[in-house]
Amino acid sequence: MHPSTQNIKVAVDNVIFTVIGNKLFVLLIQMKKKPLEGVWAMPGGLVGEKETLDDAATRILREETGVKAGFLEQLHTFSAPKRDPFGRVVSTAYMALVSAEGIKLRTTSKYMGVDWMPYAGAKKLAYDHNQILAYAKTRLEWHLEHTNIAWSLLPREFTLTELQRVYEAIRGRKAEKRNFRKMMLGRDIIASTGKSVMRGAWRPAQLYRFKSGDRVAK
Amino acid sequence: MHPSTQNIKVAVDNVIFTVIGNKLFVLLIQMKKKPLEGVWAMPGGLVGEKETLDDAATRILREETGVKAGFLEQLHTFSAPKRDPFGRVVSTAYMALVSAEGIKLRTTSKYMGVDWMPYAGAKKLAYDHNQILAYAKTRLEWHLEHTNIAWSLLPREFTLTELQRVYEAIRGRKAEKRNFRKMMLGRDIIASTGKSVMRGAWRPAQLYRFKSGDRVAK
DNA sequence: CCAAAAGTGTTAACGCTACACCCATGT
DNA sequence: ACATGGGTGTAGCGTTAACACTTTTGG
Repeated sequence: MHPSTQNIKVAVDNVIFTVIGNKLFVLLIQMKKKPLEGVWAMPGGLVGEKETLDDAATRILREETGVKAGFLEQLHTFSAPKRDPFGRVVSTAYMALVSAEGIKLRTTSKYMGVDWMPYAGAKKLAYDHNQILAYAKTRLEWHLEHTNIAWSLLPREFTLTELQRVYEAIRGRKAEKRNFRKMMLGRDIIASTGKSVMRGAWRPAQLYRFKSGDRVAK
Repeated sequence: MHPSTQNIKVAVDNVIFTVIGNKLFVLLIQMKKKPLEGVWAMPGGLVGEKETLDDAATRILREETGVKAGFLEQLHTFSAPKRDPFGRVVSTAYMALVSAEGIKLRTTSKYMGVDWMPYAGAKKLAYDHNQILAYAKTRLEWHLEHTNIAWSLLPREFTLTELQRVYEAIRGRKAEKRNFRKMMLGRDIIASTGKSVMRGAWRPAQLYRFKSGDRVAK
């Protein structure tokens, strides 16, 4: 091997999830550059000379989408030699979670557009991004069951039903109300605020908040 | 950013574990190159132009240690700008597991030596390798409880007591014999071979094997 | 009084933990 | 007979899954 001749680019790609209504969405950008014109992809880019991968993921998130993540975590590094038609690029995938409330999307002139797409409806994406997306979904499901990660998908205060919708959107199946509540309260990661709100023409619901916005092992 | 000027090297580092007796060991190489002369590190190297990271990890394992892994998995990519004193190198860590039986270690002239070191006794390693090692240990513990990964740390046939030693070495605490056996048999990942062996001057023990040498979720 | 979501309690099955005793072997 | 690890059964406890009814509100 000739180390000095190694010529591999280092990039990051962000899988950005949110829950809207009772569906899981991914943030995608639409490419301009040929031969991928019009194709959708997850926002990514090259890593700067003095940046860590975490820094690069955060910067790219901001530059290409205007989103600020409540949660950002490295997933896996993808390295198939032909994964990028423009040359050899090794890319580290990150997962970002955001609360959809009050997010204003924007993008740079590098892309044709940016938008939330239903996870279930994501078609053929650029590069190996379908594979990356599937990987991220699996990790997200794991976090949901084992950590308090849901805090990053909700506003600071929320009702138990809203929380349940997040779980249902990610798991892809309905939960049993009583058991869901017992499970959440039993985990000791949320607390009642004492307040309540009307979400419609019926009995008001109590507002809860997560005790901590950091990840918790159980 | 000026993509064409990006000059970051891409490497892999292998964390290689085995269990000998009732202790967990890591395979380390001793460096020759200044300023890290005599310092111990985990075997690593640059990725080839047409190699995936998995391929590079496998190759480096073979070239630098003579070991062939029963299990190899990507862990995490480390990217602190000053992690390598020789220049900007982003490194993807891999975890390899081997059965210590009949392994012959060798290394290249690039290094002063190669040897198994007790995990508990690993001192200050080169680069950020202490951090990588800690990360790998956590992942190993997770696999032990949730997959059949132990198969890659044992010969094809083994007694339940030998299996228990592997669990104890990694968990760092003794297990309760009856519960350990019930747990292992209950997971449905091992099967009796019908054979038995004498491991000393006492009642012979039954030999078991893993039903599958692949990873199993539960 | 009706519709719609909010909210609560009990039971049964399962898995995990803790614990005590007999078995097969070589010396 | 004794020392050593090999091997088994049971009872209690906590967690989870399944299930039905009452409450509060607006219309």
